[in-house]
Amino acid sequence: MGVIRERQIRAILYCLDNCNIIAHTPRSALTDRFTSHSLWIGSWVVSSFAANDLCEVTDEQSLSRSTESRFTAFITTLISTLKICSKTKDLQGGRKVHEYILKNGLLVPCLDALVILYVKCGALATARDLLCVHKSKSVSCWTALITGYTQHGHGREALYSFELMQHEGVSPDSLTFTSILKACGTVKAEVKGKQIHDKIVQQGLLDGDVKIGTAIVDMYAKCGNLIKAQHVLEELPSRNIVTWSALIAGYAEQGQGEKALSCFEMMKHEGIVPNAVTFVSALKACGSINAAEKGKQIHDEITRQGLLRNNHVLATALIDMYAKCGALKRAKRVLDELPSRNVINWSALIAAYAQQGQDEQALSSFERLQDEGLSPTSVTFASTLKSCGSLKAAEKGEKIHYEIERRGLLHNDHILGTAVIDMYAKCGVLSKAWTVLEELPYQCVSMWAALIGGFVQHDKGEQALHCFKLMQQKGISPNVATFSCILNACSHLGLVEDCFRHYSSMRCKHGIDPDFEHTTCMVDLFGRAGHIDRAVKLTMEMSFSDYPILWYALMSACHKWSNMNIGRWAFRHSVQLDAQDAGVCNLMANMYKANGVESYVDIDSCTDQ
DNA sequence: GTAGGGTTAG
Repeated sequence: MGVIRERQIRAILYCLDNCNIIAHTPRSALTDRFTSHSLWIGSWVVSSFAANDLCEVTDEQSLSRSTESRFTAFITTLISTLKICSKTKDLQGGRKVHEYILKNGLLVPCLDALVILYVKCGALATARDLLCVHKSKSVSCWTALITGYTQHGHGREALYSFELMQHEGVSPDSLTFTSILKACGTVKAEVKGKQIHDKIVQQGLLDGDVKIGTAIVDMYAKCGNLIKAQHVLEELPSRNIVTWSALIAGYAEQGQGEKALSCFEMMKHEGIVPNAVTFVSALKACGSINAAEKGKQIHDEITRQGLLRNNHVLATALIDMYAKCGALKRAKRVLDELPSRNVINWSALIAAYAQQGQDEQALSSFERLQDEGLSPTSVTFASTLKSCGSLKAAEKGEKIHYEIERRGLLHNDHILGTAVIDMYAKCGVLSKAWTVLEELPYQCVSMWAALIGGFVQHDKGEQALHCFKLMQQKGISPNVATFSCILNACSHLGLVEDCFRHYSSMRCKHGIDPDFEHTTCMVDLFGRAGHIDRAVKLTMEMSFSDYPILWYALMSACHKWSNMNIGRWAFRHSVQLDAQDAGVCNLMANMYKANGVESYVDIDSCTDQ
């Protein structure tokens, strides 16, 4: 600690007695009077010393034994002050204490507490600079930094800090590994995760540490490698409900509902009783595979355990499960019966109404949540706008748009921006849709897709094509959705060659494989234009032969152009897919009739040919 | 300083 001036020591001791009173008072007693008590302590310490620095100090003395021990106690108090600042996320107060620490050369003993303070307050760059400049060897501080980066959604920074830490000669321990695995999961860095997994195994850290094993399972699950995740889980020396939940959540997230539910059963078979977290993932699995009955069973289990009383996450998962299974009345009932509702519960229901075309219900729910004193979020707005678009309720949509603007929500939210543009576009207020797009500080391909789609929907194909050009001039590459719109636009305008040019450019220029919808659009246009041979060629090339609509498009063309041979051929393919399809049979019958063919070939004889 | 969970646009 070195030699400290006696006057300063005396001041420190004076502070110490006072600070201790505050620092050791139970938090509950502090909250009312000192909402910002850490700041108060910080500024008090600083001002006391500022006053003291004005005093002229003439003599310097070595510290006596008792003074030294009291000094140590003071450092402890400073650290306590920093801890209070950390807990209350009082960055301003913490900075003042930091200033004081620097001014008095007390950094070394306080370094760890300072780093933690900056991590907790989200000032991660400052924390990292402190660690680097002072070449900290504290593995716990480095781990705290890595955790901080991960929690704030900066997985890459977490990985970088992990490298920096090792560069400083600090070896990671179990806690660091657990933390960095989480970072790998968030950025899907499976290769890095695998390296860490190997190191953990080499160091024998898996034995007796369920948390680190769970973190490995979760890492693979979040990276989408469920086979590996399940394999690791099966080989772990010990596992618990959290390990299983990580795996089930992974399967549910990937839309592998069956697998998720079979793991859910395997877990129960091991004698582990599911908890709220497991139920959330199991419900998500049910929603993804339309398993309403299984979902209902889980719902009953949840009710038996009384878990819905105080768990909004679980309630949302339940509402969403019923919604995804199309059981909107049940979803609504779950929401209505909750002891308390939050905005996410409501948003899940509104999203379901909007997606399933129950737009009036979506709008009335939007009103109801506000009547309950809740405030819509970007997610709520996005779904509500979708319903406004479907109802062509431009006035209502505009009101919501203004509210979004008022709250400044459009600046960094692509999804919400797209929803606003799409609402105006669907309502036919295309100039407004375009203005919104132009005024946004960033533009993305889905916003353009919404605008272009609007032009197509309102029979303004020329303008759609113009937008398509403009978008690419701005350096934005079209995607699958954009091409659907553009091909449709060309189709409506009867621009056969343009349409085929765009269709061909998908693969060769943009690396996008045309899907069945694009191909159907092209086949339909070729067919209507009388290019039956090109339509057939495309149908054969694209191996979409199991899509009835494609054959229907081809048959319609044959009907129009009285091409009985190809028509019969298409009909055979079509009935092989669905022998009961009345539309196809009628079309074929009409074709025969129109061409004066007396003997209508029935389905059975067709399939036999 | 350490492990698992919710709603959105095109």
